[in-house]
Amino acid sequence: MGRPSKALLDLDRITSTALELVDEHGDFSIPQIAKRLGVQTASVYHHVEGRAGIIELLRARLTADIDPAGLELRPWDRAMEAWALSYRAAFAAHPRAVPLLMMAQVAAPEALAHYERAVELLLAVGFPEPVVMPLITALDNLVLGSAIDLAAPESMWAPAPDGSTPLLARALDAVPDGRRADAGFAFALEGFLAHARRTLAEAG
Amino acid sequence: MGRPSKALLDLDRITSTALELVDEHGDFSIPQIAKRLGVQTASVYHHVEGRAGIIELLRARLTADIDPAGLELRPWDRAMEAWALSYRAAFAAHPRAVPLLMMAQVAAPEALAHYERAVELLLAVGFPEPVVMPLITALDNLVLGSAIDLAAPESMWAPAPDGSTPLLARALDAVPDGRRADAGFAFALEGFLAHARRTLAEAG
DNA sequence: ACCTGAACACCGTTCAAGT
DNA sequence: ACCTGAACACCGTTCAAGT
Repeated sequence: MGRPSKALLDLDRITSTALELVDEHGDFSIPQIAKRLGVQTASVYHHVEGRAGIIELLRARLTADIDPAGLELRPWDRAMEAWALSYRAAFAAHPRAVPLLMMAQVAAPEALAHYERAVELLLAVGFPEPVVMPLITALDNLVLGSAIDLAAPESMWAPAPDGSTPLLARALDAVPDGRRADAGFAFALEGFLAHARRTLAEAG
Repeated sequence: MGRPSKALLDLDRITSTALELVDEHGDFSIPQIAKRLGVQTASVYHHVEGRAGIIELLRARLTADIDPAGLELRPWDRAMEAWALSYRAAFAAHPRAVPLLMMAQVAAPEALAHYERAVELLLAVGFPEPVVMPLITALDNLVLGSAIDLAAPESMWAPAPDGSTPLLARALDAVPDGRRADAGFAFALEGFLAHARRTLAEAG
């Protein structure tokens, strides 16, 4: 066949197909992508830096939905809260992609820009420099930990069927189905923000 | 050859070899395990439920190091803190195994027993039932998020080499090398515990 | 530049055949 | 019960050959 007059593939369609496969099956493969796009496996390699490259495309696609306006809100704690919520929501839209992104090393300058902005905000508000990275790291951990939780099957938290965990079973029943993950994140986020406010007050 | 008079393989050696490979390369394969143990790939399947089974063995090996005595400490917040620290330390010993465990569904009754104990503790101390799972979820997210951070290369946090993130670069320099992850976890944990204490006081 | 077809090394898993 | 050898379907990746 040789080169077609109009390209059969492009990054956008490759990314979308990969994301479809991940949403459906929790994983993707390059042959599967090629098959869905009616093309040979090798063709995909003309557009993308292998499997790792496709994972970076998925990361870019997901993180594009993080709202940069969140970090511009005032006061600073509202900004941090909005950022964390938007960050988490972006992952929540495609929970099964999360483990894939975790496995691979980050190579996205866009992500670093977010962090630079966050550092600037916290310094401007008066946080001592040595506190800034631990604080951002803590928030990041919280969001990522919660994202993993979204990806995990709810049944991971199912009480043992043999009835050996009765209290866990009751505690799970006490929180509306599907709300546990959100409520857990909300609790952790509130705790984080309150602690950050306290830290700033003591430093200021 | 047929069956040897003494078994060449056992679960312990399979688990240890898998863990070695993960520590060295961030992943394992069954052929690699077989090769290190001087045995055919197919032999491994006589001992283990495939790759997923080996991942569960890794999970059991790591979580065996979580100290159950932590949850027996008093007061309750010291118990939760000790549990979280021990839980995280178990993962920190083999950070590259963390993403592997995240990918797979948990099938370990031992883990559930920990959670049952935690629920019991929080209820006994007076937390309202609907708060218990969000609280435990929050702590779990925190530990897992931090564990992922340990697995990630420190270079993930390296500032852009083009100097586009000067504040991030300075903030990173302000925290001792290799201490960022620990300090972030400590911050989040303190925030969580303080918020939990406040929640209990308001409920009680 | 972009697609095909064929190739390579690797993987997970199964199974009949041996002791 | 436990190991071997061979097989199967799948994977990621490369490359010469075509237009």
